[in-house]
Amino acid sequence: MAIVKLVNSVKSLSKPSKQQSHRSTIGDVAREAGVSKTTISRYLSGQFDSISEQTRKRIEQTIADLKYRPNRMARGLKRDRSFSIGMIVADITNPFSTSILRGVEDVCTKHGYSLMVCNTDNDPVKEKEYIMMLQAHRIDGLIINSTGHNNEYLHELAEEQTPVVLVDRKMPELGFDTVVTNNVQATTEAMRFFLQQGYERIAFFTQPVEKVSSRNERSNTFHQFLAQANHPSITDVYVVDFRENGQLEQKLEAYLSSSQGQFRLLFAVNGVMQLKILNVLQQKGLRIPEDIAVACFDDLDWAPVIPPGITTIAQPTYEIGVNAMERVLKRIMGDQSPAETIELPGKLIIRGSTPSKTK
Amino acid sequence: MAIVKLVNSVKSLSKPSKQQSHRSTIGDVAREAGVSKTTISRYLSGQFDSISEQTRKRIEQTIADLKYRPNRMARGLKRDRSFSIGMIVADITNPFSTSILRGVEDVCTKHGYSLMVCNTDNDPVKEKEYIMMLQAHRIDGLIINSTGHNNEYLHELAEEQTPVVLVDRKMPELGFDTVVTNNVQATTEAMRFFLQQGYERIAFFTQPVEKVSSRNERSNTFHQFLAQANHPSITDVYVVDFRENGQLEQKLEAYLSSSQGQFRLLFAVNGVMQLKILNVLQQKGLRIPEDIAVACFDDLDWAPVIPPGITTIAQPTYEIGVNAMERVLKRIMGDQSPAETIELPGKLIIRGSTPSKTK
DNA sequence: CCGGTTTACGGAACCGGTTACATTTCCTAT
DNA sequence: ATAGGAAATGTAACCGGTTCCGTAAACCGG
Repeated sequence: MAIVKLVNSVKSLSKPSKQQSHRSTIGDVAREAGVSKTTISRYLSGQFDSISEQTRKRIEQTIADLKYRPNRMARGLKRDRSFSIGMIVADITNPFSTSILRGVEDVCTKHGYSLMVCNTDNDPVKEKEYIMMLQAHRIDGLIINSTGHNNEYLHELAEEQTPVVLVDRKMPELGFDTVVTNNVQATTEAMRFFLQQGYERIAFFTQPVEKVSSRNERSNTFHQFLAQANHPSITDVYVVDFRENGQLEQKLEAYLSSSQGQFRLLFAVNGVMQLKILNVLQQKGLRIPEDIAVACFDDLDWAPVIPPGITTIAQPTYEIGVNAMERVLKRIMGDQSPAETIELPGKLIIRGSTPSKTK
Repeated sequence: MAIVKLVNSVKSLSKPSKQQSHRSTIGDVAREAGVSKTTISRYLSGQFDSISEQTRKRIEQTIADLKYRPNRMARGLKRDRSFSIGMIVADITNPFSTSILRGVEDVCTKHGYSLMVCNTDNDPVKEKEYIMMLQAHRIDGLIINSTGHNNEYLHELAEEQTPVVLVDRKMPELGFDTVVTNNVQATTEAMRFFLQQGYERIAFFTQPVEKVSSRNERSNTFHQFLAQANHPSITDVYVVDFRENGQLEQKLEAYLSSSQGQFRLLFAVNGVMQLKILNVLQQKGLRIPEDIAVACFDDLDWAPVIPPGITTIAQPTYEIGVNAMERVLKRIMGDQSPAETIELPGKLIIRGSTPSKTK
């Protein structure tokens, strides 16, 4: 294993001047209230039954007077818990991520935890650094949407009894709790609907699958479904890497020209893909749904607004966040039961972009 | 001042079982490497010039062997700095916020800081609690998109020498560094363009202004501009509170019916407003731009995709984030210069939704 | 009235780093 | 050979909480 050079990267080691305006400490409060630090500490952790009524009031008043705020670092150091949770997402600007984040955050707050958010841009190197940084902060739990390239470090965290919960992307080999959309169910439901509507040529557009289980499950189900359905059309799966310029245009063109005259539908693996596809279709002057139907995963705010309304599969993102954080809490509380994978159902939302053939 | 009851809210005070798998400490490393803690500490803070070559190598090896991760809480406690920054946003699911967040995050990471993210839903009570929580964590700086109702607590932070930087919303009375879009310039530029295109009746739709300076500046500029331009139309400003059901429909109807036959444009204060407006217009069967033109602040991913392409004002969100965080860093480094307000220009992006009359 | 229990609180060590202030080692010039 | 200074490293206190353990006082039933 490579030697990780562990030198603190805060550049400002020089001398950040913070002219101590003396923040009050537990000692100050104790002195002022005429009791010992122990008693204040007991008050702070809610052990009121061993504090007399009048002492309690005096402490309360003193704390208010001194504007005392207990130092979480000191507390955390002694208790070996930081009261904060780490969250690593692949792309913070993606509404999918933020909606999960919101779920996580709500549960965190309700239980007195803070949240450290890290954005990796799907870069395994950044991811590694973030994992190490969060480890250094002694986070009490980690929720991660992983690139899949840092199993070694995630494992290290787990060995230190820090609960790790995966969201959106499964990694069965690691044995972590996992919360995802039920991609098989959601894809199946959508496909059943599409066939029922009479589509003859359905194409699935996805980013490179890599280690992203959601993409994998969706395109696999798509494949299998069309095979099982004994569907006459080719089971078109197009993989588009946005880092390669013009790839989307090429692949779309390939599909469009080979499907001339058929009743066709473009199924996008997620909202990002859908928007890019719509952009190209528009440039080509193709009308939706007259010339081609579309549908995608992710029910984002623009879906009902883009005419004629885009059919989508709504993912239970907020609930994924809530569930993930609740798993973390259970683990923090000492639950040692075997890791579970929770699959929450996706919901098909039918709009004008996928009319039936008879219509 | 009310007595703030300061009792730790982490419910799990019971006994979270964390069977110490003995994470290694600086002491372990010191013993293993055959030197003192001091030397390790020096290594960790990059003071290599006072460590011999061979000792350094031995330390490096030992750290790798023991998978040692310095505890930031311990370090932070002694140094009275946490190496983390707090960020409070009004709505984390709004792409405007996440784009700023991304800018902040990039700068944080580059300088070895971690980021604690809090989402207030514009609720002053949640905001207050978050400020106190971040204070308890001894954040080294705060970036906030404030509701404007917790000046007392922000001030308290500032008194403790914790730098506070406002984004998006100005609050001049507080004397904090502030980074915003230049709303006057952006609005002026857009209005100039609209009038040039020949619009006869322009309406501005905004959420309640309250203490949100960006909304205030935009609607004020709108007002003044039409007055100065000696524009014949009424200077329509419609305030819509989404918490009141059906208000948007009513106000839109009022505008639409009173502007029949005029060459008209709907100008939305932000992307959220724009989407809701488009939704209603669509339900009414109004075509863009034939029946009505639209434009808005925020150049979100759907703007080029919604036909015929929505004209927008792109806000320099990422740059706001970067600038805000750089201000924080400067202050951390001891810069005591007077607070500045940085106004970054918005950029008008013209698309099909705002054609000229002659066309 | 007394032993035992409960209630209310305090002393001091400890968590894992940092740092002011030695101390030791080693080199160099005289 | 040695004083003197630089280079390399160590000692121990300290940061602000928590917690184990101890104790004084109040209470209580027999």
